[in-house]
Amino acid sequence: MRVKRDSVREAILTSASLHFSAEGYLRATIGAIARDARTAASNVYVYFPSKLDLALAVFEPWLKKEILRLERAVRREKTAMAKVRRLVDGLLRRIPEDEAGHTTTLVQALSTARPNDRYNPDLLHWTERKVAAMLRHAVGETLSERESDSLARGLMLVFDGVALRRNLSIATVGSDLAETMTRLILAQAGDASLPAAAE
Amino acid sequence: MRVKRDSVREAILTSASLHFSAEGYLRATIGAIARDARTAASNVYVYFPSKLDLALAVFEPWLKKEILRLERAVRREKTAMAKVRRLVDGLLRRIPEDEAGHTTTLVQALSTARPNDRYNPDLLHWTERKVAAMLRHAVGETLSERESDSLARGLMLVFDGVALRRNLSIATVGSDLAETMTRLILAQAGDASLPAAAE
DNA sequence: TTTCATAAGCGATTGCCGTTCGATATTGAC
DNA sequence: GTCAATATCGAACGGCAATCGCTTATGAAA
Repeated sequence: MRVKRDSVREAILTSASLHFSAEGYLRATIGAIARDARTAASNVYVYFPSKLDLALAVFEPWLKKEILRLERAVRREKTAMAKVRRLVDGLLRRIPEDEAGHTTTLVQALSTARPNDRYNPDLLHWTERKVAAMLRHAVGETLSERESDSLARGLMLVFDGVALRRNLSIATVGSDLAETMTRLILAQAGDASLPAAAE
Repeated sequence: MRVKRDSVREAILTSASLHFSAEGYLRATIGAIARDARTAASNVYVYFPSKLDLALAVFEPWLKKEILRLERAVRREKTAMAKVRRLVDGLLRRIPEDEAGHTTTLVQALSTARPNDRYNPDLLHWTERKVAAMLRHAVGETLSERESDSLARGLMLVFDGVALRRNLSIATVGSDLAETMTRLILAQAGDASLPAAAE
């Protein structure tokens, strides 16, 4: 019997990634994605059950790569404050503002999803755990496990908010926001070495 | 000459509000909204230039009413902690979780908006100013104007994140989140009377 | 009261796009 | 070499926002 060729699947993913990051989930069309993958629109559905599944197949590896890259960057910083600042800056400014990234894809895809699409939150939880671990690595023992989990969940919610705003071309004044969040986290961690904020 | 009748406009807004809150922006159709408003789909466009404009015309008065109601509730609380807790609880749990509310409308409508739709951020800024004022009212002088503005912006981003999650039927564990945020804000305000979090 | 320009109202149509269908061509297994 | 499974593809479907042209109601001017 005939068999699915990986090369076709790869071509579709590559084309989809380009279209989604350039045009967003909604304006990108299956027709255009298929054309650039040198196949027919209907054939895309042999490899992916729906446009939403295709988008998630593009988004997931992208986000994981970005988070792992961020993890390495945080580890390279020396002080607790520098680590936290790098974490927040990556999560709330660098990753969402990446022109070739997929935060817009995510927001558009998920907000058009219907309840029966049953988006599974594994990726979200994986990311939250990673962020919580980075927080603990950064500030050490002064942060309880439960506190770091709460902070990580809060940070991910802010990330979602930033992503949504970005979709509206509403600037979030990224570096200022990152600075505020860094101070909040360090204050929560009870870090007394925090310099007085230069207001 | 013939004149637009306010009653028709009102009927369309009422019908749209019901459909949007029950089905969300995307699944609600102009046809169904028009039918329940006893008019033709094409006639809706005499009163509102697009589906997005209609949604914003529904959303804006709803949000303003909710924020003003929240402001009164915060004012009624006695202590700084109670005020902050009430503010955060309203913003991150009660308003987004309101079944008859429009947070889902907002997220879906805005994430499908295109750049040329030029969403104007007046409503967002009005809300941020209100939240900042509530924060200053709650904790008093210990919070500089710039700090309260930053915190308000952060809170609104979390609100957007919560709204996005709600659209995915991902529970945000609202009360737990609200408690975390309350502690963060009070810690930032340098409130030493904050009881040790029961971890 | 009559006339008339204007705009509300509406059924039909358009255009777009995700998805499905039916037919055909290709490939791996026996 | 034969056959069955299935990748591939053009055509068609269905849903929906938005537009078009025509009809009709209405307020103002005469």
